[in-house]
Amino acid sequence: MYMYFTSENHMYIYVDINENKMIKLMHIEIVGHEMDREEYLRKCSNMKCQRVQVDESFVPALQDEVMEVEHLLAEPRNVHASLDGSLDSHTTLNDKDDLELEVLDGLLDDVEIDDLEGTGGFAGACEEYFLDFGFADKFEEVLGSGPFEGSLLQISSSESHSSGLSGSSIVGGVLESTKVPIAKSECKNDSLDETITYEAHGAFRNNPSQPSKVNCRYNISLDIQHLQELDNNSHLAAGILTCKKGKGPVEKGQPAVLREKRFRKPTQRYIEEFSNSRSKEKAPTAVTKTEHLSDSSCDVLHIRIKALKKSPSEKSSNENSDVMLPELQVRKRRLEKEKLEYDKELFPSESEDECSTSKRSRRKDRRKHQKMWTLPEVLKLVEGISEYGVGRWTDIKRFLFSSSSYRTPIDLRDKWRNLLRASSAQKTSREAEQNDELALRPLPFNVVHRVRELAKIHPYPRQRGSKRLRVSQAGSSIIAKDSPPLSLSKRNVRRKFT
DNA sequence: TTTAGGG
DNA sequence: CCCTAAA
Repeated sequence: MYMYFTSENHMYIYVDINENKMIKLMHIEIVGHEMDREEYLRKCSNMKCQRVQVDESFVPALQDEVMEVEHLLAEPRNVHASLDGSLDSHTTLNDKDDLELEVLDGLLDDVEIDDLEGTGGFAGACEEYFLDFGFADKFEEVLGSGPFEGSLLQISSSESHSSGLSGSSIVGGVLESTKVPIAKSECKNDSLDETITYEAHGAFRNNPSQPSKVNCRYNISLDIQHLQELDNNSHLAAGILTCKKGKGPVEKGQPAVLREKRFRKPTQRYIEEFSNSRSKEKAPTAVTKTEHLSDSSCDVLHIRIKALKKSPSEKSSNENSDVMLPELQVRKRRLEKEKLEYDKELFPSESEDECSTSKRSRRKDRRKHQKMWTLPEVLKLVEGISEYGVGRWTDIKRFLFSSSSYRTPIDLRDKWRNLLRASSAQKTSREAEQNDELALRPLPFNVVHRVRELAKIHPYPRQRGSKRLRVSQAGSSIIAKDSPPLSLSKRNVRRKFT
């Protein structure tokens, strides 16, 4: 069961492990979208504390903002770390989670927030509210280290009590908790007797006296990346929380360990796949999540909270939602688009002249599962090539495939490339294989023939350079249907002839 | 921004 | 189909 909590600029997501313990999953401070503050507060007023079922959709205070976060929290077990340093010892990271973590990384990677100016007002309330839950005592120590310049990350920290730092002690100062080793695991179900060590690096500045700026947007970005990058980035204020699975308690931070695994940014493809799968299957049930929570096998988990300053000059007027998590927004749109295209594909009409999808939309929402080329499409492509020539992919796309939202010019080119290969392959092996090929993929011979001819007229760029001479000398006489030299040349070219 | 090339 | 370098 999860708890969604928000107040003013802060949004907290907690999960309660048992009756009297809660773990903070995430804390997001929303600073200054340029929404009218009154309105914003009013919106939040009703959302003081909400308890939601896991398998239910969160009820966000601000739809634009929180809804986006919901996606990230669809698998909250990945993010058992709160930005203010509270730790979750029940982190579970199996392989799948690991991947998802990467995705999360990608999703959050660019969520950069501007100045982190404190609205310390909530901090007190937060402490007061959650003090009894006992998650704070997970911190055994909070050590300070060199301050990060420009770090304005404000943490409303409830852990300060356990760490011996009173809330007031960090007010107006800079608090860096560099290492927070935690050797104990509260997971009762941990049959593996593994100990989880947490490590938190971070620089916090708590300055409630400063008024929050309206130009700022969000104070938090999660970034799961290499620890070392943290050092290289001077202007990021970061809290790094590392959860490592190990045999024994680790007394203090081991940088080497942190480098064991590097969370690279997920590829675009993976993001899309992730989003797709997410859309298909809704959030797991509460039971599932609980199980995961109780499982404490966790890999290396880096959560870096970086706060990057942005120039307030950026217009954020009416794009509050877009600001929040751009990737998610994009993903939303993409999903919608894909759905449309999906419907479209149910009717394999090659003359898909329908809604002239806007160019901007068609670009991003490419389908991960490749859409098979239909014969008419191939014909159209061949037609276009014969018309505009090889290489004018955009033109072909514009004039012949304008209605196909998929099929980017690159796709056309790729298809042509494949056609060339196919045609040459068919030609070399002749009839015998041709039949087989026909069985495999019905590429009529006449099409092959056309491709072949086109290949002669409009040679593929690569080929002309190296092998053209060869072709001309050998096959110049015959430009008829069978021109092995041509195909040979092509294939040679494709063989990376250098 | 588009294309070529490689994966 | 994806990604990237080069134009």
